[in-house]
Amino acid sequence: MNVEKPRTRIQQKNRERILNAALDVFSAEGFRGATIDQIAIAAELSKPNLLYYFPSKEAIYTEVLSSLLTTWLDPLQAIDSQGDPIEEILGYVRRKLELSRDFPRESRLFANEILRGAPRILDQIEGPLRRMVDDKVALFQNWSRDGKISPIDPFHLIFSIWATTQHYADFSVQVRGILRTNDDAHYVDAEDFLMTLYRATLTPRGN
Amino acid sequence: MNVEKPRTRIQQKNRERILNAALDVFSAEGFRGATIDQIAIAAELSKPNLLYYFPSKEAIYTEVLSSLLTTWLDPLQAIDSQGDPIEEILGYVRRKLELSRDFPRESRLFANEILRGAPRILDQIEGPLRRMVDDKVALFQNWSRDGKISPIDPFHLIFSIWATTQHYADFSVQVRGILRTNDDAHYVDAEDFLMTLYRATLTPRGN
DNA sequence: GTCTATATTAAGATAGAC
DNA sequence: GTCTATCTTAATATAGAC
Repeated sequence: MNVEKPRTRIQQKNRERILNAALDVFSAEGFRGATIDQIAIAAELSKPNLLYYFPSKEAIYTEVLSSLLTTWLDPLQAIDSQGDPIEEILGYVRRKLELSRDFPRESRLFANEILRGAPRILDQIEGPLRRMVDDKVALFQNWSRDGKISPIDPFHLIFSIWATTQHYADFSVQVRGILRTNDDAHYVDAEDFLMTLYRATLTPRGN
Repeated sequence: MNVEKPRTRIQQKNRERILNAALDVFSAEGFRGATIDQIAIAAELSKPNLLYYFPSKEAIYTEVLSSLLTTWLDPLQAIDSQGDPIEEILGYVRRKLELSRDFPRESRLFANEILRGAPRILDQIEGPLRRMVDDKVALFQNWSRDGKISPIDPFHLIFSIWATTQHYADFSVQVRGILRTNDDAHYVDAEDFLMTLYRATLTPRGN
């Protein structure tokens, strides 16, 4: 898999322009809201020229979406069963928050797809994603059993990490509206808060 | 405000049917994805008949959206400055989670609107919502200062509560796919988890 | 108030010249 | 590979009879 067909330099460049433009438009408007016209304008190509590279709007969308999925799952995979439990989980939170800050378009595209019922990626969710979550859940349960982290529900821990980190990208308009900000400075406070939140929860009490 | 125009019983009934059908369709498809046809079918009315009650698709959407906003903000307002700080905040989390379970369509409609940049409710966010958040932030800061809750960032605390609770409605497909469930039984575990999470974080240490 | 029929526009996609 | 022109469909909205 992932075998790239040989392409001329101009083909490569145009495909990249299109996919980048498509990410802009799809993440801002959703699949139905986006138009080929908008994408073509953003990619600085004519509409028929764009359709020379991709057979349909759907094809562009699927390509953007699938190219995004691996990046999206990588951080979870990176949790190391040999590392310090609390630092591993906090590191995961930190990486997810960085993704939220540096790739907000990807986050919103993904959010939009899930919100619509995940018609194109339900297989990925019930396949690879679920397997990886199950794997980490088992790890967290071992850590709990050994008293390395407190005994919390590992599924809901993961859901809460996804929710709290992606919130800053997906609900960006609301966050910025309330904080009266246009830049990314608040991500520093967000990180501090989330580190405190999860450290307080994961650190075993008593003993 | 909220002055209802006098209407016949049949008008009342049909308006309600339309608004309920519209909530179904808009929350599942988004504004652009939804069609008047779908709404008309769901409301069991003909398309022209539906347009006899509302002048346009946009008008239906705005009505649904604005009727939702008050309900959405009420729980925050309900936090009582005279109550026990930790129990007040945990109660807020619980009420938000109940909203997520009992009104997932409303949550998804709201999420969709924010995701699109909140074109129709930015005023509400930067007006009433921001004022109420500022108010509760001040309250949380007082509670922190008096040692009633630990010294965390109150803005990010509120964001995290919104994120973790609404996640179960907005990302429902993903949550259910991973938990292999079709019902709402997991909300019990979610509540347990969130109570533990926020109690651990809010309870002042040391002293 | 409700219907059938239809006008109008927007958007996805294709034909065919260059 | 890129363009202009155009086909086709779907969707919003309206006209006008009943």
